[in-house]
Amino acid sequence: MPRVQPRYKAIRSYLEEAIRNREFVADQQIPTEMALAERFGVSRMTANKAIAELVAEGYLVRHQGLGTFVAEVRAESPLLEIRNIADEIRDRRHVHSSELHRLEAVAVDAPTALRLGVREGQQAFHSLIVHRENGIPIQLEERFVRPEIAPDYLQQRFEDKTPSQYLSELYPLSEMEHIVEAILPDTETSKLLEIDTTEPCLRVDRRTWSDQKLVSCARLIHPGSRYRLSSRG
Amino acid sequence: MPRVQPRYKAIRSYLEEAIRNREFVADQQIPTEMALAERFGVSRMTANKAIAELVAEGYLVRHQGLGTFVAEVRAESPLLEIRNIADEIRDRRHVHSSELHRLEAVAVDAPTALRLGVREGQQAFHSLIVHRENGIPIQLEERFVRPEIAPDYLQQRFEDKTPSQYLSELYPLSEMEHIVEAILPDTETSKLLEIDTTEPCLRVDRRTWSDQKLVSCARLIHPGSRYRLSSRG
DNA sequence: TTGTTTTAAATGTATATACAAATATATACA
DNA sequence: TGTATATATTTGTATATACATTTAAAACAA
Repeated sequence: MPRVQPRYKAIRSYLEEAIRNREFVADQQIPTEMALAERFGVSRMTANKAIAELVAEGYLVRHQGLGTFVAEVRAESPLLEIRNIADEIRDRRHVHSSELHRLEAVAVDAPTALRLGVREGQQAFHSLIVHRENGIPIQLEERFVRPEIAPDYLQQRFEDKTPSQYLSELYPLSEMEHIVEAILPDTETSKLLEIDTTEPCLRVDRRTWSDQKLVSCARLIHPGSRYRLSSRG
Repeated sequence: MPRVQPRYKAIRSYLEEAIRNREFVADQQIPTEMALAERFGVSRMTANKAIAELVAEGYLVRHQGLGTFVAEVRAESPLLEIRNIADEIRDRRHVHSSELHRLEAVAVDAPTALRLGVREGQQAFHSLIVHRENGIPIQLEERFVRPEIAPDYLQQRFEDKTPSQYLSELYPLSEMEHIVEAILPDTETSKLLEIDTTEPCLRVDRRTWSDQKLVSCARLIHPGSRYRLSSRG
């Protein structure tokens, strides 16, 4: 009978699973090659192969003499380095502040339902936040989350933790999608961002997944004059 | 005496070099594990390790029973899937056409010099092309190239081959940088793209490198109503 | 000619082994 | 106490080997 799955893949899956489930958290040491080899009844080189793949994909880092550790941030998005607006601002040594304008359960409309993978009219949690850099609005973040994903979403205050941070602590993100367009803001948006309705904006529609599961949809709107996306890779 | 470099790395470097130099071109089979092992006087598993790394990084693909081949497009840019505007349009089963508005040698101004890594006032080749999808302008491509990179640049007609295609045939691209902003077009741009000056546009500044060497700078402007960038990874 | 079977070639997986190199800890010594 | 030194642990590199699996081509049969 042919083996259904190579042995190293079983080990790989076990490690992936454990990282996803936060059994192993960032910077934590995972079992040594020898330990894994013994536990799974394979040779050291087989365990090595499983680990090597995860290292190549950026999930793990290894230090000779020390061990193997869960990677810090998961270098997952060389795509658009929007990551966390709060961190990004702090990296520039500027002050981040935010106002929570809305936080509620809503019945989703048709386009949102499609993006969120639910049926039209179903309930979803909705948040609307303006992020400021040194007091100046630079991002309007509108987000939809499926209730079963984050039941306590509406109880958050999102003051020192952005929705993005909150969700990524619940679900390590494994995939993301970005759609970028240039738009003119509608009246409400221009008011919230304190810009003119003739000022072009970048609109980024971002969806994030954790282990095949859609975590949330966000629409991020940035004034063109105050923001740009960059990537290098 | 300690070995300066692991043996598998020597093999890896050899393969990388050969791919960069177009000794092995896309889809071409590279030497088998056994052949590499013999040539470098190592065991098959050592050759395997070199190949496995390049496969993990997307430079090579392997097919059991067949061999190892240079990867199609180099999955290098999971960042922004702008790739080739002509291919992109054809993938949508639409008609691509383009007009060459300018093709000349110019003395670069200060900001361009900075981006291109030359001194202000030095000569560079400059092209300005409008790309159309089914007759409608969707991209204004302005490009600067250092003369020593592509001495025959000004002799091209860029009819069935875009500058991007032309350059990527000369230099396999190894890295790229994107900066995306939302802008309002100036008068010349709006005229060329046949849009109103109040229509927001995506401006993508893209620089590409081949083996550490800057190949070209391009500024791509898309009407916001007719284009969007997307990425998933 | 057409279809089937065999064979060779190439990668895929797995083991057992060996020694090197880096690191932290324990130990011995001054 | 502080400083070398030895030791154990862990990863890094490398080999030789074995058999499985996939594919294409060659040989064969109808």
